[in-house]
Amino acid sequence: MNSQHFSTKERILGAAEQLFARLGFAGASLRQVTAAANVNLAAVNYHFGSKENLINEVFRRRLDELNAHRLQALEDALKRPSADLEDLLSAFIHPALDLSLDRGGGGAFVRVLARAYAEHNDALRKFLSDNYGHVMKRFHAAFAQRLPDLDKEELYWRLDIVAGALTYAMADFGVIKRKTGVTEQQHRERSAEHLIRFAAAGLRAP
Amino acid sequence: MNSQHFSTKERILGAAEQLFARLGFAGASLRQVTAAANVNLAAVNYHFGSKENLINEVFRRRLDELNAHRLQALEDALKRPSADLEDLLSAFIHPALDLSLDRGGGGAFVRVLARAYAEHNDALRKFLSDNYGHVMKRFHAAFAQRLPDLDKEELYWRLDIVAGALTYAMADFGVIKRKTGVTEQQHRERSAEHLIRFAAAGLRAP
DNA sequence: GTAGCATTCAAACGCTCGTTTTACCTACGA
DNA sequence: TCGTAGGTAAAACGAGCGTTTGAATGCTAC
Repeated sequence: MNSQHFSTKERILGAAEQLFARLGFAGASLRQVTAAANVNLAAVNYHFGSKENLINEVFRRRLDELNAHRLQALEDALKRPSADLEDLLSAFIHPALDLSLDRGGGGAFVRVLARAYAEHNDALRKFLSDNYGHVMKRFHAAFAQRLPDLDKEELYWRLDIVAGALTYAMADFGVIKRKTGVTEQQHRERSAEHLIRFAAAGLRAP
Repeated sequence: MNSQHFSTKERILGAAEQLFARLGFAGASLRQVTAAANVNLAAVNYHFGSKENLINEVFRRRLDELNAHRLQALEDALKRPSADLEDLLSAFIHPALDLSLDRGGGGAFVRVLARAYAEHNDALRKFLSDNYGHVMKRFHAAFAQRLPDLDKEELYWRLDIVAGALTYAMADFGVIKRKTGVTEQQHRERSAEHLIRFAAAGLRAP
């Protein structure tokens, strides 16, 4: 028996996340999803109404958690008066890192998220903006305070670059392969360290 | 009549590029492609054999040109003994920028390329690696010479981050919207300038 | 025990998919 | 002028798609 102790809805969400990451939203069929989840084909439309809505629910489940973790990490960082750029970047990056290492498919979700960016779908963008917008604003304010010489627009550009590099790195788009003897976790942590160092220097650029 | 002065093959490639960018490889059907190209449905299988091979040809057409331009720009930069990090980054980034501004659909291609990364498809990756590998090696060597204190692996990580940020920026994934009164070309040029400044500082990070 | 509800199930709906087939057109060399 | 090869055309192929249906099942409250 395969994960029979999870509810039908949860098993569908998990299987959908895996298959959307691997095959894309259009490429993964509901028959594949329901077979992987070990549920009946009709269960998707019964519980979620449509494939389109299933996609939204796959996002909601993870983004709510990611947003909360990022805001909490930012708050924790800001409590310490010594908090520097690297600490802020860490608050932004490490929750995504943790998610990508999460048992139960978070690793697939970061790839789904990268696909969502690639989709360029307006409805999906609005959904992401609604869920992410206020978080980005909070981070922007914190960065702005620590980079007083940077004008507002310049900072927007640079944070956008950071978000791009992070998306790319977390989704494992890059060419760098994990070496044998290095665990997935170690590989991603190193990736995060490099990213933080690089991004901090980039943000401080004259 | 719609672009009837181009050959059937060229019209198919152009229409496929646009639709793959907008809808993805799985999401765009051959019926949509052939309708947009104003050719018969069977023409794709006649001229390209299969949808899979059509996808490869869409890449080949642009990548051959992009690779040549990047190598030429690198060679030009290396001729000048004063060439610095920014010049190397420019040699890497500006050919992609030019492509994205190319009349006749290059702007769609950079989004197709970003989708290819998101696809995580092994066959496609090998295809891209075969076509890109030697170019990346040349750039790596040039960067290594100008960053003698950086060890080889560290440089790989950082160039991977640059490639990610570039892919993300060129495909217009970001949240920054073009302002009214700023042309598409100006917007992308600014994007490239910010990217170069950011990346140069990131590469020089201690 | 049984009524009532939520869930699961097999089957089918109409539709679109990539691909193939077969006939037709058109130009050019013999 | 005819034969032939390269290209285009409409139509059909079987398979798979998202979704819907209606019956069968399990569970809870009376």
